Amino acid sequence: MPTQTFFHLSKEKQTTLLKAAMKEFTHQSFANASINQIIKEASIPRGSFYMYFQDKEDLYFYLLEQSRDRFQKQLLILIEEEHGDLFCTFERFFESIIDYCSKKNHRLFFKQVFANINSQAEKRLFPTKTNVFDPRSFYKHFLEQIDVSKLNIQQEDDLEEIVGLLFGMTLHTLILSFTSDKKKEEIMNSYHRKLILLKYGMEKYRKE
Amino acid sequence: MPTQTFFHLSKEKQTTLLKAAMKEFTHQSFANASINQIIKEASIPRGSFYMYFQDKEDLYFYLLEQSRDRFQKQLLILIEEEHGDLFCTFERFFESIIDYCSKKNHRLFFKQVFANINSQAEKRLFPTKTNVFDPRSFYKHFLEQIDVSKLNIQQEDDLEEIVGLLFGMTLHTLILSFTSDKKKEEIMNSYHRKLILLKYGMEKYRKE
DNA sequence: ATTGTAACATGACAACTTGTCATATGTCAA
DNA sequence: TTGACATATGACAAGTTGTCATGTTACAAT
Repeated sequence: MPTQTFFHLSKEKQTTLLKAAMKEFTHQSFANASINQIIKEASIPRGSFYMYFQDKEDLYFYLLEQSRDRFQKQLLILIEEEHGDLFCTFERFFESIIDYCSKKNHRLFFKQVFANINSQAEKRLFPTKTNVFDPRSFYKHFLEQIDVSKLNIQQEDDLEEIVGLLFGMTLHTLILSFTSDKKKEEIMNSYHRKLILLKYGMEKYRKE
Repeated sequence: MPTQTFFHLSKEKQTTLLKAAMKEFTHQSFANASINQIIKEASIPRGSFYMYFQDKEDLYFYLLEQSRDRFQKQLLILIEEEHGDLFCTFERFFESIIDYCSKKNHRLFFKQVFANINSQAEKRLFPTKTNVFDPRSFYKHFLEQIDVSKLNIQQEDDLEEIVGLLFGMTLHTLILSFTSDKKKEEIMNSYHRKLILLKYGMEKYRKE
């Protein structure tokens, strides 16, 4: 997280820095991104940068967490609108992510993000059971909204396994989509089929 | 891939370098690992390193690909032994990965690998449809061994979706396991339950 | 108004990186 | 013996990062 000092800055200065960071992370992978470049673009001295952020990672994760907050809010809205139906919720959730990440000023940034995402960054972008970076305990709240009656739950924490699988599959599909420049239609179709497979099972047994 | 020059080296020199690399990648994340450290440990001059490998990534991926080859061979053996049963195959496959990666001289290395794996590294470790790094076309061969008759296949390439989901879920479980230091028993149990969910579906419908 | 204290700003600096390249040294065939 | 080629090597340029001593504010207390 940024320091208090960063938040004491004028909103203008804050966004200048964040925009410079976005620009760098859009054109370079996280590993290749350079703090030098960011501070040059934002016209702030080197020492100041380290007054605001611990390091490059701190800044990067802060950017990711802003998207995560958005995704979390969206997810809570959708699960309510769908009256707890997990699959409808995820189908709409996925589309809203695709739309958000495909916005003109976001697309290349997220392409970089997804191309290089690791399990650390994943936690900043998607909430999971073991996510310490979730102050408002979104995850717990989300679980409570799920209509469990329709789900194949046999053990205590099968619900968490189910949700974990859905998040994992969702992220994996996102990564594949953004690294291979497919059309939205094609991506949505692939996601839908995966959801069907998860919902009804991979073993042949019944028709939809 | 290493250059021809590397393979012209004596086996002894080769392993000295690879062992030094393993050591460094065991104690540092990929990002923090230093070529300086590796060449110092292996006692080779800086210029020589660049005769053998393009860069740090080239060396790292070469190490990963050696494990991938092992995993691929194992998978082909298992699918044959299980007569094409995808779920039994994956259950045994997962256990064999866990055992291999948990070996005394591997464990910390793989812990680093899984903690920092991204979609690029994933492709070097696990074969997928879009994997260019698979000379012997393992993937195609594997697909042919699968007993499709038991699977819930509705569309042309549902099989690839299924296999993709299984690989994705397997890797995700590995990452979680190795980053949280759980016991093998606990890990296997969690994997088993996920497999059941994938097999029979997440929606309530029938008993096992 | 003056002083003191804490917060913030700044750029020079040390201590690392990495990849290249000119030069040296092998090796083997003609 | 002479090329021609593959390989070895370490000095080097160009970059990176995080720190820190020294300024400069701002603002409360006397």
